[in-house]
Amino acid sequence: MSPSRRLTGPHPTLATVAERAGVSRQTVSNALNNPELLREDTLARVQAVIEELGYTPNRAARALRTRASHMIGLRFEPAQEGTSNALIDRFVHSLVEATARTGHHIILFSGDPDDLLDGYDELLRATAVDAFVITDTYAGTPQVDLLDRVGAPFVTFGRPWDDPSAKYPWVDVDGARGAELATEHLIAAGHQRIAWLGWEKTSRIGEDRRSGWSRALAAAGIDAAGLGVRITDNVDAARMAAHELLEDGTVTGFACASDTIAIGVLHALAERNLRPGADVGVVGFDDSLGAQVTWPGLTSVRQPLEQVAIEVIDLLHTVLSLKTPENPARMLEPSLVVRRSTRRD
Amino acid sequence: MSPSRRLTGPHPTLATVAERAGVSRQTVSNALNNPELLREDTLARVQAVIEELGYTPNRAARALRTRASHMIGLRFEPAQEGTSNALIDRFVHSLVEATARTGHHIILFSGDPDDLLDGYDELLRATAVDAFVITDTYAGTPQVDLLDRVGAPFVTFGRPWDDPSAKYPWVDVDGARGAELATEHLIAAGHQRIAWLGWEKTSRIGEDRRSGWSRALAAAGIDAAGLGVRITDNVDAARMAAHELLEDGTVTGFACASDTIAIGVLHALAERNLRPGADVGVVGFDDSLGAQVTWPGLTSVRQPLEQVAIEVIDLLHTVLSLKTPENPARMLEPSLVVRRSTRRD
DNA sequence: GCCCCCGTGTTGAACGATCCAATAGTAGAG
DNA sequence: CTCTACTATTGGATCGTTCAACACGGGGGC
Repeated sequence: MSPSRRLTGPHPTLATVAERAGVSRQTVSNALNNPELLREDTLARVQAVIEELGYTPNRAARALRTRASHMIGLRFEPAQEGTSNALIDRFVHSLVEATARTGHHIILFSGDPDDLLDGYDELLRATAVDAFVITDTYAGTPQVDLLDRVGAPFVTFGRPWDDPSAKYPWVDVDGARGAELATEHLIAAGHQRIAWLGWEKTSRIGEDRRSGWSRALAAAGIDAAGLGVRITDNVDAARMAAHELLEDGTVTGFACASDTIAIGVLHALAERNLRPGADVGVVGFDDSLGAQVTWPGLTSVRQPLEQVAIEVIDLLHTVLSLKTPENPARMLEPSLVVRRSTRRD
Repeated sequence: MSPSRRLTGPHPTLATVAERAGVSRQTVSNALNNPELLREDTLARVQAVIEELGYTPNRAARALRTRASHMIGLRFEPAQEGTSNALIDRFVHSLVEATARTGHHIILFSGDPDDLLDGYDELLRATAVDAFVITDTYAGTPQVDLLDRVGAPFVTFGRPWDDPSAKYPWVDVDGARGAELATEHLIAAGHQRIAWLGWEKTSRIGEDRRSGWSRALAAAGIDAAGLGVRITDNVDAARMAAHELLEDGTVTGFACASDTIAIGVLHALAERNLRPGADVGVVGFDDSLGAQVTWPGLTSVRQPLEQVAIEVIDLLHTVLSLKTPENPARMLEPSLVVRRSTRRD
C-alpha cells in the first residue's frame, strides 16, 4: 500500500520526477492536477516515476502558489454550555473522518476564553487555513460577523439563532424535534404528567428543545402547567429539581435538555427507591458516554453527528469552489436511542 | 486586542511593510526573527507598521523556505482499548492548549483502522508537518519504527512497552502507581479483601495497572488469591464478574482498570442493594465524565493530562531544535479523586 | 494554398518568505 | 586623516509549485 521506497535523503520534487521521466515540470504538474491534458502513454510514464520515487507534492509550495492551504480551522475549547464537551469531541472525530476523503485537514487552535474572536484573525492573515468550522453559534455570532467582514469562508454547526434570515451556510440538528420525540416516547409508554428539565431561559438551544416538549404535550392534550423547570446544567441541581417535582407523586416522566440533567433525575429516583423505567420514565439528550454506562441505561436523543460533519464538509467544499450552495441551511433530524430508563417491563 | 485594521483586500506582505517603513525586506524579516540585530528606532518603526497593517507572515512561504511547517500531526481515531476514547479527547484539548504558546498547531488526520501506519507517510512527504505525537504505544509500535526509519521527529504519550530500552522520547503516567493508590485508599478505608477487575492479559497497560494492585495488597500482607479477575472493558462483563466476586460476601473492595468497569461494579451493587461506599468501596480509572456523573459519584484515578501535554510539547521542542533532551523518558504520577463510592460515612 | 484551431508540451515568471554575500554606515585606534 | 572592526542594511538567489504564454505538428474549412 504505502509506497515507502525511498527511506531517507531529501524529498523528490517535481523537477526530480520530470527529469527522470524525461518531461518538463509542468507536464508532471499536469499529470497530477489535469491528467486529461496528457497523452495516455506520457501520463502512464509520469505516474510510474511518481510511484517509483514516492513523490508527493510539497504542500507549502503548492499553498504558496495557489493560495489554498487545504486546511480547515476549528477552535477547540474546553467545555461549553449546551453543546456539551463530549459532543464536540464526537463531532471532531466525525469531521476528521469526513475531511479525509477530500484531501483537507483539520487544524485545531485555541484562544482566550474571554475573546471569542481570538485566533481566527491570525490564522487567516497567515493564510494557514482556507476556511473555518464554527461550532458555537448560540452565544451570538461575533465570529460569523468577523469572518463575513473579511470575506473568509466558513460553515457553522448551529443555526443563526440571532438572525434566522442570515445567509451563511449552516448545519444543525432539530433540537425541538428531539425533545418532541422524547416526550412522545414517554407518552407512548403511558406517562401523562411529563416534566421538562431544561436550561435557563437565556439558552437558545434550551428554549428550542423545550418548545418540542410543549408541542408534544399540547398535541396529546396534556396540560403542561407547572411541569417545565429551568435549572443549570448540573447533576445536583437536576437531582433537587426532580425531588421537588416528584413530591406530589403525580409526575412519572422526565424529558431533559441534557444527559447530565437526566442523570441527576436518576439520582433522585435512586434516593426515593423509584425504579427508572418501571416507575418513572427518563429521557436525556445527546447520547453521551454517560448515558450509555449509567445504570440502568439512559434513553437519550442522539444527534447524527457523522451526518452533520459530512454536510458541513460538503457545504465547505461548495463555498470554497466559489459556488453558491443549493441548500445552505440544513436541518437534520435527531433520533431516539431507547434504553432501560423508559422500559416498563 | 486583535488588530483588525485592514478589513479587506489582499494581505500585506513583507514587501508592503518594508516599503511603508522605508526599509528593506530583510530588515522587516529581522524585526520578526532577529530583533536584536536592529537598531532600536528602526525596530520600533518597523513594528509600528506591522501593527498598523496587521501583517502576519505567510505560513506557506515561510514553510517553503525554512522547511518547517510548525505543524504537529496527530492521528485521531475512534475508540481504542485502554486509552479510552474520552481520555484521548481530554489529551487533545490539553495538547492544543500547550501548543498555543509555542506557535505550533495540531493537525488531525485519520487513517485506515487496519493500517496503523496509514497517513503518516503522506503528511511527511508533503512536508505538511514537522513532527508527530503518537498516542497508542501499547499495541506495538510500528509507527515509531517507521518514523525512526525516515528520521521524522516524534514524541509518544505512552512508554515503549515492547522495548524498555528504546531511546525515543516519551511521556507516560505510572498506571501501576495509580492502581496502588486506589488499593491503598481502599485499605485505609478498612477494606481487606479487595478485588482487581482488569483487562485481558494481552493488555500491557492492564497488566501494569494490575501490578500496582498486587503490590499494595502484598505490602499490607493481604492474600490476593482468587481476587484478580480479567475481563473485557465493558459494563456488563464487569457487572457479572462483580456479582460472582460478591457471592460469598467477603469481598468489599474493587479496584478497577477503567471507569467503565467500575460503573459495571456499581450496577451489580445496585442490583444487590449494597451501598457504594458504605458497604463496598469502588475505585475506577481515568476520572472520565462518567465517573463524575454516576450515582453516587465514583472515586477514580486521574491522569495529569495537562502536564503530559506540556511535557510532550517540551520534548518535541527540544527534538525539533535538534538537541538531545536531558530526560527523554518522563513518567508522571497520577492522583486519586475521591468521591462517594469509597466514603464509609 | 492559407489560416486557424486543437491537442501536447515546453519555458519563464511568480507566489512570499528567508539565506547569503556584499555593501553602506559608525566608531575607535593609530 | 586613514585604516580597521564591527554593525545595520541591502539586493539577489532560492525553496517547489502553478500560471500564462507560447511552440509545434497535424487536421480541417475556406
